[in-house]
Amino acid sequence: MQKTIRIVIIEDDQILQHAYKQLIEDECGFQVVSCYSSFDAAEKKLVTDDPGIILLDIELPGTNGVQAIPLIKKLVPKAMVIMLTVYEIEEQIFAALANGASGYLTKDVSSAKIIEAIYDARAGGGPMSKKIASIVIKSFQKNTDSPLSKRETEIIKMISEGKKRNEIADELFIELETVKTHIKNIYSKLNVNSRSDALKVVKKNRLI
Amino acid sequence: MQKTIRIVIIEDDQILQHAYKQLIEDECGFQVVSCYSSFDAAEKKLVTDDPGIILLDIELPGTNGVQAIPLIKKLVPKAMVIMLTVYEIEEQIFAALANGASGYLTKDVSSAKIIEAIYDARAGGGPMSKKIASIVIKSFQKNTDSPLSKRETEIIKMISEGKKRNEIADELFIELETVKTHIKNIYSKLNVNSRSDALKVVKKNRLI
DNA sequence: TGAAAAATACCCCCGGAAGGGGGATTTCCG
DNA sequence: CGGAAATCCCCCTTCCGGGGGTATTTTTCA
Repeated sequence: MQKTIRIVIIEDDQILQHAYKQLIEDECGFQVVSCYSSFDAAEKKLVTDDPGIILLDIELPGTNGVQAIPLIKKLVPKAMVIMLTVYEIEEQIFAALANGASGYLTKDVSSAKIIEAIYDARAGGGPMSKKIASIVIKSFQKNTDSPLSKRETEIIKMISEGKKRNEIADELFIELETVKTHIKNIYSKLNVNSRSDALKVVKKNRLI
Repeated sequence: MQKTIRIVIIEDDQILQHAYKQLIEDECGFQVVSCYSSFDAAEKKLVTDDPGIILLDIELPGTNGVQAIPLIKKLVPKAMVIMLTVYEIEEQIFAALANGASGYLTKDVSSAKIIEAIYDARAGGGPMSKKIASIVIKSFQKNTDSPLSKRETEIIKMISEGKKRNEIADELFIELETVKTHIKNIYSKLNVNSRSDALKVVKKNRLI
């Protein structure tokens, strides 16, 4: 026999909140234990609600969804948090995932997808709507036309790891002087004259 | 009228290759223009094949799938590459995505999912199987029990950006001496005595 | 409320890392 | 063939990085 999945909804739009509740409760094995209009309202009751899944809106009055995630995780560590939002803002997506969200859905998804996402999250998956998935994948893509040579890329990567010139020389089995030359060339190609500025350019343009 | 999607399959398992070809050609609007058993075999013909989508196995004789991606992108830049593999090896996933793969499927997915993934990729989405999505999402999660305080985390993050102690002091509006103290405490908590070692620990444990 | 943790600031010392100026050679590829 | 990449060497100056202390204030939380 399967255990009932306890679900909490935190969503300030009353109409959406009811719509979610309705569609979830139509699914057998799902139980909406509580609905809240803000995290601040949910805070004290979450522990007794003991949810397995939390549907969390990002645009909330008071503590916003992204800030709420770590607080939720403290209160109910085993609950999986699925973000629900109208916006596809990169920083928000990455901040939410970094804070511990298990999934990320845009509000235009179908009812079926929401149900599926809950099952997914329970199974340890990472439910995402398509647009989110494409944004996430794009965040991994490196720039293909870098001004830096292969060796230079290798070296700036090591610099990004905080390595000193002589550490780099040792690891690459080349002379310190060669490393110095490469770094000079990197700085010249990137039009900078310090490690931090070089890393700024390199990260901004996804060169590593 | 919709344009036919030209598809190339690079897969060394003959049985799978034929299976994919079959299921794709059953879908109206899809055309498998060529099948190859290795990238090296495909290389010279890819340009005339002019594919919109490439299904690419990772375990290939000769040039492997991950290495092949950038070469493919040079030959046919607008082609979307979807990886197909039995393994879920983190490094491989991230390397493939960094190299420009548009999607990543494990071979246990259903026929319908493969068809869907092709449509997705065409639409600019990022098709992933569930396990891959969960791995990708986990890669964003930060460690929640860090020994470092908030300020220390802030500072080690700036160190990871290549910033010098006095640059950090300026940005945080605190004295250089305070930054030095924080760094000393960071090193002591992480049991290291250099920037590079600190960054190694911090990245390994996802503290930033 | 009261102790612990975090954040702030200051002193001393030393080695060598970082960045910039030159110049030079070999290797490889289109 | 010419150019880019990769390698190595010399000079120079500045000031950064790491380690040894101590101390005050603010915040946090039990």
